[in-house]
Amino acid sequence: MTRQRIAILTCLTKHPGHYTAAEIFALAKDEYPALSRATVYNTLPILVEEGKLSKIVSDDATAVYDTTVITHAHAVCPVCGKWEDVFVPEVSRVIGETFGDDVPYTLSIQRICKKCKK
Amino acid sequence: MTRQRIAILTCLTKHPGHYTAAEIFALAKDEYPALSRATVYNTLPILVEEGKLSKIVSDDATAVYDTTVITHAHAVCPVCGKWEDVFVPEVSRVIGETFGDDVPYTLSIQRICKKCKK
DNA sequence: CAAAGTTTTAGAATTATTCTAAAAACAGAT
DNA sequence: ATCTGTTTTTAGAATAATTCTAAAACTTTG
Repeated sequence: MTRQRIAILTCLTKHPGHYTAAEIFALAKDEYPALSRATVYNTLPILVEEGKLSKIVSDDATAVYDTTVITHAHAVCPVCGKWEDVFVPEVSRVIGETFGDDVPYTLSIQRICKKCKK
Repeated sequence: MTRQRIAILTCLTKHPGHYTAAEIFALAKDEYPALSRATVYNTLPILVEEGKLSKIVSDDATAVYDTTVITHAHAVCPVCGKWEDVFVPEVSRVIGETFGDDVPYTLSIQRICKKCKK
């Protein structure tokens, strides 16, 4: 465990949510200003491997990291791009029954968020 | 309708499947050798808009175009990256009931393909 | 605290995609 | 078929996200 990795984990614990690598770099720099971009890119896949983050990919093909690691679905706003976690046991159940339990899947629905609806 | 667009559509009709922009460029060049890369990148979103292709995004964040346009799920092989179409009415039904009919969604499961299983 | 291994770093390199502005092709009216 | 205005294509430059590189800085172990 290095200072850099601790900085990345700390800032994500402080601000749970959905972030691109660039956003995590910006957040973590507040914790550890000398941090290099390459370290963020090196570290993120390691944290995913360790089960401390999950990686999701948006419809416009940018990678986003999610501090919620248990399997769940997402609602993505087609207007502002905001991600929201969505938990629908019924969907998990059907996917489990159809493909086998513990088969990893990603599900995202497109839904305009509250803010953009106004 | 230009010769270039016809070339792109023709090669995709001849070889239905799942392709990156680079792969479509290579295929379409056989139909129309003077084709430019930029034309492929211009044309693909238009074909998606027209409902002639659908766009999906892999877990490693590369865009892939699918000649099957009706809403369906995908099985992606984590070993070789191959895409397969998967139709599971039960899943569509639950998603429809939960989020409303006609809400667009993308669902992909990770499953090792037949070839890689051996 | 010294050796061995791992991680970090800045910057260069790579890759996929978008942008640019000029040339070519197209469609509709003559 | 020809003119005219609009759309599309093109090559190459520009951009953005990510990966690579090899040296320096850490960590860990003995």
